Amino acid sequence: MESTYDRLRELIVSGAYPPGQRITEQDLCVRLTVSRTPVREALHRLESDGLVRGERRGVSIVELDGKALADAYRIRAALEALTAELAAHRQLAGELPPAALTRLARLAEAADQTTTSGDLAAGVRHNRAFHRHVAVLADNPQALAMLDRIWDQIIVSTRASLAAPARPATVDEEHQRLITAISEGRPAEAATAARDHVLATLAAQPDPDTGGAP
Amino acid sequence: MESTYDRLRELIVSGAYPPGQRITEQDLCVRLTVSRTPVREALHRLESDGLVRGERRGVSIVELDGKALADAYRIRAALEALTAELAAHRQLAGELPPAALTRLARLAEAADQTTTSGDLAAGVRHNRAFHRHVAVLADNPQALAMLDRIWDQIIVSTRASLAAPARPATVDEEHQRLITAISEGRPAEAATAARDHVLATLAAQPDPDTGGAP
DNA sequence: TTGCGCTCGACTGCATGCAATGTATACGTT
DNA sequence: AACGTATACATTGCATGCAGTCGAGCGCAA
Repeated sequence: MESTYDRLRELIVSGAYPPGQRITEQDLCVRLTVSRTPVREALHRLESDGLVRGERRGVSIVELDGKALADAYRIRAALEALTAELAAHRQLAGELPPAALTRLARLAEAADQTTTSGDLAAGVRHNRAFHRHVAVLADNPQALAMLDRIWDQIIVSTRASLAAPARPATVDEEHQRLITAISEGRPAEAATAARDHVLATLAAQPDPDTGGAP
Repeated sequence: MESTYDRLRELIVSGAYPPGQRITEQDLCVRLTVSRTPVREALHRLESDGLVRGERRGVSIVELDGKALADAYRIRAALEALTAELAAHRQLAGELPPAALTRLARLAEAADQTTTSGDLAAGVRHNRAFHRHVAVLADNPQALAMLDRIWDQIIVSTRASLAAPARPATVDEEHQRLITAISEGRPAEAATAARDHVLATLAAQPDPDTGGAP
């Protein structure tokens, strides 16, 4: 059985409620056909997750502005650099089964193919699956959980401006560089590759506004 | 008014419930003199925070084992490297008021003095305040929030083995190196100093067991 | 005595009802 | 006509009651 929290989270992440949307508990009760108690609980947990924000009246889907989005990407870069480094280190220690690496390559290929073919939603999904698998290889469950949260936040806030990446070839190139660094057990290079890749993605955001004052 | 979630969190972080302790909602109801509804909600949020863990029956305070503790420290190292780098970068851009830096130095001194004088609890508190201020200077609220969560987890799981640091002088030396790197606007050095400092703290843990199998 | 099954109890999850609070609107006053 | 105030409504937070579920302890049989 799926919890109300999971269902609501899925709704938000999948874009059923656009960022900035104001929601009341009552609305969700009829939408999910449950009582207010589990809805209340779910909303508060999602607030801890940074997906919704408590307003004076009700809650609203968080929309990260330019600065907050840049902050999130920098965190993601730091964490993915860590997971990539750990994954490469495990490879160096001979702790990674070969199947895990071939799977990584397959995920990268799937991400590249779908993106190139124009299926943006599937491209994002496969891209995330690729990055997520790196974190799985790192064998650090807490880092994986944190990255999942950050990814959800970013997905919600960038869905509206989801456009065809102007540089699919570059993205795949960066993925390959990361795969190679991990496969050949070079932690430092893996970390750098992951960090640079994420920061490049940030730089490619349509409305950076990475500056300061509003 | 303080929410039940905040009160319960404070109880756990302050060590009122030792790690591994089994708790039922009913117990907390009488302890906090509230109904089960807010208690339930608080427990689930704390589970998201990684402070409690849902058991088959009730919940228990999480106790990170050697591997999980090492994982947490590595995440902390990565995030603190990021915040230190950002803080140094802001200093380079002239965005840091001088008062912020003097405050940083004062916090480091307080941490050093209390630790050296043998007041372990106060030492931990001041030490955390010092590190937290670096994250504040970084001006990345999400990173600050993540670090707060990690710190709470680490505090709960290391309270039992809280012993006098065998190397107070080294700790202060590392703090000074970090302060200098930030004050003089050297992001790369600040990042390295922060990372090394945290990883050194990990290495100083009494029961590392950073290896693999149990 | 030991192993298995059953029944009782405890605990969690959800729905509903009530009280408190803040907001928006409408009315009266200046 | 504009502003201040009061009232009514919407909405949140909490307490309580009920049903379902899982575990523990006890009894019975081999």
